[in-house]
Amino acid sequence: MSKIICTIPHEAFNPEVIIQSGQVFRMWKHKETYYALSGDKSIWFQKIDCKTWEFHTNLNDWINFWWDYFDFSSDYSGINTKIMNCSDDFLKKSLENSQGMRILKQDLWETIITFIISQQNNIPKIGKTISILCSKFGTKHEATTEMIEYYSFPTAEQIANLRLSDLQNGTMLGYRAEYILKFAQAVQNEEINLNSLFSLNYEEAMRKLQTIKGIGLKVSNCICLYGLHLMESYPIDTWMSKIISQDYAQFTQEEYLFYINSEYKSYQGYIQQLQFFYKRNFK
DNA sequence: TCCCAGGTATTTT
DNA sequence: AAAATACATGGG
Repeated sequence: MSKIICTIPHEAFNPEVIIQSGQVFRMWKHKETYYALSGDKSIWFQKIDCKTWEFHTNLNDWINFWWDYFDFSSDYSGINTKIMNCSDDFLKKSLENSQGMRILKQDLWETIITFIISQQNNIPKIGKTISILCSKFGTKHEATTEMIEYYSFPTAEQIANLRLSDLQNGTMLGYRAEYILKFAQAVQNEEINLNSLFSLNYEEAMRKLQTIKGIGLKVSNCICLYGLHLMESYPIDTWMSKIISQDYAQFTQEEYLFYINSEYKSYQGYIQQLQFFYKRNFK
């Protein structure tokens, strides 16, 4: 366990916004402390003053995982300036209300399972379902003086060796249990190599992910964005559809996508996150 | 009781 | 090829 002190401009990192943005389901705030879990890793952190944060985690994990998880190598100020100077009022308002948004790079396996669960589901129930999965099938990490008790996300092996009924009963997974079991078995049998996905570009990754049963256009976009950090992903769910029809009524969906893809090339995923957060929390 | 949810697979036109 | 429908489950 190490304490890592970081200087971060207040407008560049706001975990409360990130937590409420629908991209992550294992980050939360309790009193003045934030916690995040991803795969089998854990971290807690606090804001010390307006630009100072203290992160508490294993130093090796910090260097090899959490730094990228928080996308701290990226500077969002350039794209933010572009948005503030654009003539798209909905997008500007989105940014004004989501200062400190970042696109996380989460554990890939966990991201895939998480967004298979997300289909035809609501956000509170997605979080509950994941929490149940972790406590039923994950590995328990006892509380220490430095970290609270937590459960790791169940590995592919931990899920692949379950009966379908065990995975379905009392988990709220519903019909998605079958997708998850099949996928876990494919990973365990090495029919699918998750690490190989990191070498693919957006189109290749989308194609590959959609060969998995239970993963279609929207879920594969979420996996590309939150697990592979392919920022040109632009997941369109019910909320984003609402935005396009209500707040960009002058465009057809095709025209709208052309506008986003040309004007905000390689930042589409970030744009989507700002819009999604604003629509869900303010409008 | 019916309706919906960060959709997808399958069946039917 | 496009359009309807089934799918589990809990919450409003």
